[in-house]
Amino acid sequence: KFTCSGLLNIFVKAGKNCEAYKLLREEFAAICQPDLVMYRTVVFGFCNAGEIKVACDVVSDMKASGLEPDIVIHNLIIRELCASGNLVDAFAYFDTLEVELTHYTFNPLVAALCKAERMEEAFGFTKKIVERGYSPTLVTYTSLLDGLLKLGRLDEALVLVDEVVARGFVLDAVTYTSIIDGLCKLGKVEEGCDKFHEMRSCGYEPDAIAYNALIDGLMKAKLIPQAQRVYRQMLQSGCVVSIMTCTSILDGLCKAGMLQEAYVTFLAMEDRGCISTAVTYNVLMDGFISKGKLSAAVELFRQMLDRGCEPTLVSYNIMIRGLCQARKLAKAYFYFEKMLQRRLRPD
RNA sequence: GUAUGACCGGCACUAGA
Repeated sequence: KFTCSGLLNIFVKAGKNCEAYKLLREEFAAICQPDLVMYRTVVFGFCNAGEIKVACDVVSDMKASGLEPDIVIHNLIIRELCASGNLVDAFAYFDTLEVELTHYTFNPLVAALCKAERMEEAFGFTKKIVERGYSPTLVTYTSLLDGLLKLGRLDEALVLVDEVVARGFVLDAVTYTSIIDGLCKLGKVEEGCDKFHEMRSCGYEPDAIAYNALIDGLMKAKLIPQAQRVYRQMLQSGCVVSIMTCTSILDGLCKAGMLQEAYVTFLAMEDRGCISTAVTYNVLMDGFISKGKLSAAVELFRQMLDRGCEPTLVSYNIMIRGLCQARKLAKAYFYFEKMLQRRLRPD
């Protein structure tokens, strides 16, 4: 059993889900009884690969062979249904469960409702969970809090934080980061900074995500020297500067009209081995286009393709807008067709 | 070994008004 599940693990970790599944069905059935651990491994693989349909097939398969999926397997399926935006199926699946739930069962559902901006349903569902005798966790509350903040419902968010604390929870680094990000995005960067300091005084060393949230906020508020100071702290603290941090900084520079600085920073960033994503290119292309430098944007678009970086829907939106504004309709139409060829749906 | 592990929440880009 240990050998078999270990082997499956290796296959799954290597991204060879189908091979793992085949092994489980065709070989292991004869050698050892396929057990929950083995099915869990395979379902985990398919879910992580976004192959929710296959994952569900595996679950039906194990049921057919007389093995009941356990709650971890249900949790994996629900998580993946939520992640793929399939809330209807996620709740339908949830409704079929007749076993004891864990917080991994309901938290992804709450989070998905919040992400879909369906806050009233998120609160309603949480209430139902409580009525069934389960207790929300800090994760549940952080999802709700984050949803409220992203909708600009700051007052309700602050009330919720008080409630959470009153219930005896100690805010953790993720909750703090959500609050910092929310405040910054609502234009309350000052208060975001305060929360950042509060977080530290509570003994949490900010991680890369917390730093990014604050730096992004400062850059959007065009508080560039402050952003630089925080960035230096980030480096000192040994955080890994991700492409997201770089992109936030580039975007801030572009939107502050500092195109030249942005481009120099971009080059320095690439020199350091930072790999640009489509968002990075989008930020620069939009910056150039907003300054009327269409040809530079076209050049960046080309460079993005050359580097094997797939343009996204936003990339095309940016280029099409730029070309239309420059009255280059034929070229705009050319990009539009390329976009369709990539099976991107115009929004 | 009423242990342990696996599954949950936070960060970057585009239009119009």
